[in-house]
Amino acid sequence: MTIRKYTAEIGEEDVGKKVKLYGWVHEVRDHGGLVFVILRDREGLIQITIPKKKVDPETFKKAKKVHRESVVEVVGIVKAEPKAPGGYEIIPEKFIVLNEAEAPLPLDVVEKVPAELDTRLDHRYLDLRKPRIQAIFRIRHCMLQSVRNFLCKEGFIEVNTPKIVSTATEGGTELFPISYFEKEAFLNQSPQLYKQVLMSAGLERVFEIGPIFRAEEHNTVRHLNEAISIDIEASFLDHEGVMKILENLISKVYEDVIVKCEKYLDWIGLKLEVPETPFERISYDEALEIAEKKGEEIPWGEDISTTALKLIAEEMPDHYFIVDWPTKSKPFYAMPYDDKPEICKSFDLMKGYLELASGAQRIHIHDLLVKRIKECGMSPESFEFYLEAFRYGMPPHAGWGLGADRLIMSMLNLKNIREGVIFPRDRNRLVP
RNA sequence: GCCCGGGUGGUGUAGCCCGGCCUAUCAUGCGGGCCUGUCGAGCCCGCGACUCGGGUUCAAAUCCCGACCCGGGCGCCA
Repeated sequence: MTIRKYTAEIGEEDVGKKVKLYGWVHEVRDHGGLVFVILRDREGLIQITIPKKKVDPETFKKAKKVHRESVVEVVGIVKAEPKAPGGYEIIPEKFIVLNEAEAPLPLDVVEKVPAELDTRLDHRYLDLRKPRIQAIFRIRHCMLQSVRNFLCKEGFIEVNTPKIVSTATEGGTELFPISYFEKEAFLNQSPQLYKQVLMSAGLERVFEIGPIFRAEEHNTVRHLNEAISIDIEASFLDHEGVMKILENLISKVYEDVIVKCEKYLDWIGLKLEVPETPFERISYDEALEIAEKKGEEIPWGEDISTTALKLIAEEMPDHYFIVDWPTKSKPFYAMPYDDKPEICKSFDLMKGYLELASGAQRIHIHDLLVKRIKECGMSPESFEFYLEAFRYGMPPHAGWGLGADRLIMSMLNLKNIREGVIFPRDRNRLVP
C-alpha cells in the first residue's frame, strides 16, 4: 500500500521508498531522452524525473506530451539528488493523467509573463494555483482562526445575525434592495443593531464574522461592495475597554501569523513584525491639526478626507487610534461625552491612511437614543425592534467593527484590497 | 459620480505624438523537429492580435466623436 504524500513532506526518510503524489503539472522540461515534470500540490513543488531508459515506454510517452496544469497521479521511488530542485526527485512507476488541461491556458501560472489583476480575477481558480497567491489565503485563514481563538478566550461567543433586513437600518450608506416574497428588503450594511440587541439579551460578549453589503458606487483600491466584517459588542465596557481588546487582538493575530505561517510569508517574500501595544492615540482635533500644518484644512465636524489621512499617515505610519470624534460625524448610537456632548466616545483604528476598524461606546439610554435618532433625521418608529430592547434593561456597552479584508490588505501590504478577497465584488464585478 | 491614463495574438508588451515601407515588435505560450541533468533548459521551423460603432482621409492600430471595458487619483462610504 503506497501512501499519499505532499511534496513538502518528502524528506530523507523517504529515500528509496515508494510514494504516491497527486497534483498539477507545473512545468515540463523535455530534453529528448530525459523529461522533467515539475509537480505542484498545495504544499509545494517536486521534480518528477523520467529517463527514457529507466521507465516503461507508456509512462515516458505520457509524461512527454502532458499539458501544463493537467492533474496527475504519480507513484514512484524517491531519490536523493543534489541536481534536483529541493534535493529530491521521483522516478515514476506510474504516471496517470487524471485530467488533461487544455492549452493554451488563460493565464500563466508560472508567471514568466505577468497578468493584470482583472485578467487574474476573471480566471481566479488559475490565479490561485500560484503559490504566491495561495499564500495570501492560507494566511487569511490563519488570521481568522486567530481572531476566533482570541475572542473566544476573552469570553466572546460567536453569533450569526440576519443579512436580509427590512429597513435601512442606520441611514448613511446606500443599501442593496432585494425582493423578499411580497415585501421589500435589503442586504444588511452592518450587524450593528443586532449586536446591540444581544447586549440586552444578556449574552454580554458577542462577535460575528460575516459579510456586510454596501451599495456605494465607489471605485478605489480599498473599497468593496461585499466585505467581511469582524464585529464585537461587549457589555459593561466603555470605548477604552474595547479599544484594548482590539489592539491586543491585532497584536495577537500578527503573532500567530508569524509563527504559524512562516512558510506562506516566505512564499510571499514578506517579513512581519508584531505591532507594539498600546497603539498610539490621537484625538480628532489633533488629527486635524496635523493635516492643517501640512496644508489640508478640514472644517471641524467633517469626516477626515483621504488627502488629510495620507498626510497624517506620514507622521503615523503604524497602527494608531483617532479618538473623540465630533458627535455629528458619527452614527446616532455613539455615546456623547457627558461634559462635552459635541464629541463622542468613538474611535477609528488606522494603519497608515487606511481605516481598519471603527467603534464606540454606545448609547444605552433609551430616551437619549431616540433623541439622537431624531437629530440624525431618522424616524424612531422604523427602529422599534431595536429600541424595545433598550426599554427593558439594556446594560452599558461598547463595540467595534473591523474589516477583515482591510486587515489582510494592510498586514500583507497588498496594493489592492481585491488581492486579498477570493471572489471580490465591486462596482463592476459580479462574476465569478 | 468626477478627473487623468489606457484597451494590440492565450498572457504581457512595442508601434500611436509625427497616418502610408505594419505583410504589426519582442517575450512567453501553443504545434512540429533535435537533444539524458534541466531548475525562466537550449537550438531550429511554424501558429496566433489592432475592443465595438461612426467619422476625417487617396490611405487609419495611429487623428476625431460615441459606447463598452480596464487602471490610478478624488468624491461617496457610521
